[in-house]
Amino acid sequence: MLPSERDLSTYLNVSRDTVRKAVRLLEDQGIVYSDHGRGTFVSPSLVHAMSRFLGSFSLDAEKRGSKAGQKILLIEDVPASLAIAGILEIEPRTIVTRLKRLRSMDGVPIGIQDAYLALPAPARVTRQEVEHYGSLYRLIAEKFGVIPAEGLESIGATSAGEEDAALLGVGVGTPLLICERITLSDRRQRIEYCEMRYTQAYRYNNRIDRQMTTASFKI
Amino acid sequence: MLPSERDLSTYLNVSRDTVRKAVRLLEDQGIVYSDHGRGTFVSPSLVHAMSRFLGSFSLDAEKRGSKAGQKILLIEDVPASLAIAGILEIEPRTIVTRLKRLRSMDGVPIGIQDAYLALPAPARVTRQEVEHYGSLYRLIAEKFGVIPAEGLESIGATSAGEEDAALLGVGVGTPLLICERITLSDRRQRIEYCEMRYTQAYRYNNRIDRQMTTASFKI
DNA sequence: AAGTGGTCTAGACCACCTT
DNA sequence: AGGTGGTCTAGACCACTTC
Repeated sequence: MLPSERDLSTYLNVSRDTVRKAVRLLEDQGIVYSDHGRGTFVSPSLVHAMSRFLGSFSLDAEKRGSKAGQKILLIEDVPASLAIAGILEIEPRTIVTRLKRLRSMDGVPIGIQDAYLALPAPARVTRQEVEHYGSLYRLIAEKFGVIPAEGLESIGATSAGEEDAALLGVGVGTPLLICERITLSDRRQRIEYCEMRYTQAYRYNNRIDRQMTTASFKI
Repeated sequence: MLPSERDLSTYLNVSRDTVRKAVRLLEDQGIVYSDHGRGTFVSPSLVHAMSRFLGSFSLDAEKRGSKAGQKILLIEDVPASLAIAGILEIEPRTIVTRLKRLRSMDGVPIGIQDAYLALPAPARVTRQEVEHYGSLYRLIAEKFGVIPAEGLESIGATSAGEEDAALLGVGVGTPLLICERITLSDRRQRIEYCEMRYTQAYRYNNRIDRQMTTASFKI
């Protein structure tokens, strides 16, 4: 159990409300939880381990204790198709950057990421930059100040086509985890559409909470 | 754009801090977002639509505009195996309820849910109750006061075995989405382990945010 | 300069839990 | 009864954005 909010506020010479805000941040990350009338306690470690946030493949790998790798299969500026333009809410034929990568963990091929980037012109990423930064999100954050803020994902199962199978070293028709993601920047611009296909060796870990508002007290 | 926090606080005769807390609740649900110095705005509707919370299959179906169905394949009280006992953090051979269901949307078989329930003794659920309530979570909340609060999920791809294939009406070896979940109650007890396998017709929609603490300003 | 959200304060009272 | 978290207040100042 943590010291009470009143105690912490005394020790730290801040107001109780400030302590509460800090505790809420820890709670959001699954590090602690508070029980009305009882106190605030450290969460079971599994809860924090399962927390998932919008971050890079590399950061996720690090959290699992693995080393992330990437091989750029393709990087090119292309005019957006109708489908891509619709998803990214841009005019068709606007130039977008397509970045297709083979991702690995500890040297084992684990998935294919096929991304379409719609950065505010004239921002462009190059092969050298992507290779240098390792993380696409870190690159566009540091170079262009575009901060990925939210990801909208659709997750399901699919089967490996010929190209996927060859790249991932599995048989054609093997089950894959497919995740499509639209990434929003902190300015709520749609900056990326990414389609990812992972082998059965890869798992998404996810923590979901109950919706807390009274209006949604439906189960 | 919403009225400013100061305006709302005047109109509603509450303090600005109270308004802010309400806005944070809406923001958590992806209904609005706030930009420092600019204002608070209604989110793109896709953001709210992709919000995912711990809820029942039936509620999720409702959100998609579909009707959820269930067929109970098996319900029985069994002593927990070592594996199940380990996951649920109970003594091996403690009696748990196994509940295996075929779930459908709009009459189409969509997935198999295989759950192991460890409710505080002597709580037990029966076939009649599960059929009557439709939702397992609602049943245990209303009947026993056990509130599902958090779900820890591991999501990946797998292939259909013979039994799955027959129940779901797909071929053996067809890709399925597999989701394992440990459900924690509001008292942080592990109350359920559930393994779910869904056809390619089913997708998880998920919204993930960026981790906001300064310490994790890594991308 | 004016308006916005972000942070912080010092205090009050309520609701819940444990003893 | 006493301790805990949950909610609310009225005000202050800071940081950011737009005009």
